[in-house]
Amino acid sequence: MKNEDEPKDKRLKPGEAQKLTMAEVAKYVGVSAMTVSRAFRQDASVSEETRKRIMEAVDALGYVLDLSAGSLSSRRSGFIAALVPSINNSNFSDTARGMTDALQNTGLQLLLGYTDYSAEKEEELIEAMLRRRPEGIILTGGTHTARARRMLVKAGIPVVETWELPENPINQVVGFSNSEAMALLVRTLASQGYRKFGYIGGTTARDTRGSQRRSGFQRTVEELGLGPGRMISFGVPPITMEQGGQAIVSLLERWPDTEVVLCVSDLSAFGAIMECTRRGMKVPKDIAIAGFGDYEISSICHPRITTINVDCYGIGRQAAARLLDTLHTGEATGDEITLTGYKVVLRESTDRNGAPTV
Amino acid sequence: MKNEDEPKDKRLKPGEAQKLTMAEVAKYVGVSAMTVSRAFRQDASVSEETRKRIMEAVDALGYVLDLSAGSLSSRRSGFIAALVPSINNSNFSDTARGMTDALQNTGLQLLLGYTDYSAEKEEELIEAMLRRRPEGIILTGGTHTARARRMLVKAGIPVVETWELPENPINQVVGFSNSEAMALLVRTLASQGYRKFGYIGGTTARDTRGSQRRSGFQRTVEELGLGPGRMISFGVPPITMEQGGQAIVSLLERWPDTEVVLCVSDLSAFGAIMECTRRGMKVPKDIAIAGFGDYEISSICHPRITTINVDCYGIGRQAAARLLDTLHTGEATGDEITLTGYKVVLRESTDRNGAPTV
DNA sequence: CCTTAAATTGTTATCGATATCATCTTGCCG
DNA sequence: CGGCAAGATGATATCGATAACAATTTAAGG
Repeated sequence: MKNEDEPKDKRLKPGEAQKLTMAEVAKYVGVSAMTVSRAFRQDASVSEETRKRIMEAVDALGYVLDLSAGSLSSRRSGFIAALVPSINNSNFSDTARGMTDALQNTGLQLLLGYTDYSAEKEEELIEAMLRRRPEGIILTGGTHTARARRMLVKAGIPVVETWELPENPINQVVGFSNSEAMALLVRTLASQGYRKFGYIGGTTARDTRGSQRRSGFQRTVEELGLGPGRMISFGVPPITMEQGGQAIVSLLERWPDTEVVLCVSDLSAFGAIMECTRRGMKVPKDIAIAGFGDYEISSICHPRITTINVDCYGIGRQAAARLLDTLHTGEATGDEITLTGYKVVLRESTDRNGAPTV
Repeated sequence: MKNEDEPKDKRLKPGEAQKLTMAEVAKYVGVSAMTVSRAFRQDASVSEETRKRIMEAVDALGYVLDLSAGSLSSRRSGFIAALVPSINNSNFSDTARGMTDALQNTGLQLLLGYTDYSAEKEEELIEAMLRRRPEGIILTGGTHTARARRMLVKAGIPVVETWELPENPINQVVGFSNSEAMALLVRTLASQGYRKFGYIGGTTARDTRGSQRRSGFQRTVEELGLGPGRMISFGVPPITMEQGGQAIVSLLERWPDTEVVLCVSDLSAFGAIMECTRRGMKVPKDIAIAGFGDYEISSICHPRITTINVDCYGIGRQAAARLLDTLHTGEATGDEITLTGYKVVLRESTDRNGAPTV
């Protein structure tokens, strides 16, 4: 049945292809396995000629390095774990791109996980990641389960929290104050003459950045003496485009004289604008609407959406850079907070003097 | 400087925390390491009482299983690799969600990689993944570099190609014909009376699904005797919303009497519609526009966009399911093709009798 | 009470690469 | 021409878990 000449490996499962090891490549070339191992790394000292011969053999045999064996021995897994709330959100994908770029040519790979905005799922993912022994871990936000925190601290690897400024950071932080950013947007719009402010966000505190934006809104509206903001909570975060549309309908039913509505994200703002348009209301003439995050859609749609631009890419890039620093200096740098920028982007959706939209 | 009482491990890097191993947990409980290992797995036979004691110790000590050691020994890495073109595309994120769901409770994790629509990047990623010895791999599309194909075949693990029907499949396929789907859309719109068809897509064949859609369009327009389609290529795939807007401008400059424009994806269709709206053209009265993919935005925006709905989630779910089958049956099932569904979704953006849009 | 099967636990070798130290060449210089 | 440093390569132990098999305990049945 099977080729009887092959050396029989007792632990080989039936039907499984014979796996190639470094030792076999070494034998083929006529060197030791150690030399093959060295040839795979740039820095190690192997004569150029030997390296070439080894690489030719690797090619000819189709050998692929086995990192799981290597990382056990070297005690370096060669990857960084990063957890983001959602796979399908251009803000977070920009952050992920920043991380990937920063890890370029460091020999470290990025391993992404998606928490779906849930601290429990985050805990599970943290454990799953730690089981593979990452050399560092980047998290979104500062809210974690107690067990997750314990595991992170115990792991003894650098931890970077991003996108917020946690009160009680685990280690390093790269982010900005979501509540301050939202406050800035409120103040900017108030300075344009808007007085009756509404707010649309999700129903729970699951999305901590969303909660922070909401409290920044509420606080600032009151500080400006504009009374309590008109708040509508709709849907479990992350609130969808469709929910943005439903939310603005109930908001306007309840407070028909609202002048401007801020939304927890551009996506809900877009949904709100489309729903208004569909119902024959003009944005911004009848109602002004702003978002948060400066997603691509906001500069494309009609009317274009006023929003807060966040340095998503920079967050990722700097988070990874801080992590690398810590790894290189032997985590002597200690804890620090890196602030990233944000800015108000005024566009048509809140432009009081703008040409009336179609 | 260091605690001199600690047993000195010669291979421990300075400053690194003392790592906990299974053996230490075992000693703490008073059993062998093997028993601890068994306690971590559901099926293994350990008395309930011992398992409980072990798990308490694990909790107390804060031990986290080391999979990199385990997978070396068991020759099972415990993960499936999946490569998708883009991190930030709801079609692919739905597919990824389908995979994740299908892998629930199988003990297998999904490891995602992003190829950025590039076969070279795909090759790099395939190698990076194979170095960690995945138990299976799921790819998007059927176009790979020669070296990538060699590595995949040689790896001896199940391979599933998705989202297309490659002419020369490596192993298993879960997908649909992009050209047939686009052809269906053309025929549907032609049956509604549209005659002068335009098409907007990217400039290169990098996005193979895009190319297939384009050829399906071209072929069908000619089959229907509607002359050659009016094709505009704009931007490197994946074509953005903004490029969709730019593309429709040049298309209408060149062929002002075009009646309906099909776009390679909903995103470019959305950009095109917004640009038309901004220029004072009514969609669909002045020009009808359709997309592909049925993204969330298409059912929200105004006017809502006619499109092809693809079973993205099902592609992921079935791809993972096929992979699991193959793993369980010992890859005896061999190669097969699983077709997934798609359907035309007619909406306002091509509705000839619809109320004129605002 | 004895026998045998089932359940539980332990022992040892091993997965495949790499750290570490030893060995062997070269080449250079006085 | 000897001595020594730098460069290249090899031998061996090891990373931390698990497979395979051995040993032990418990349960069941007559």
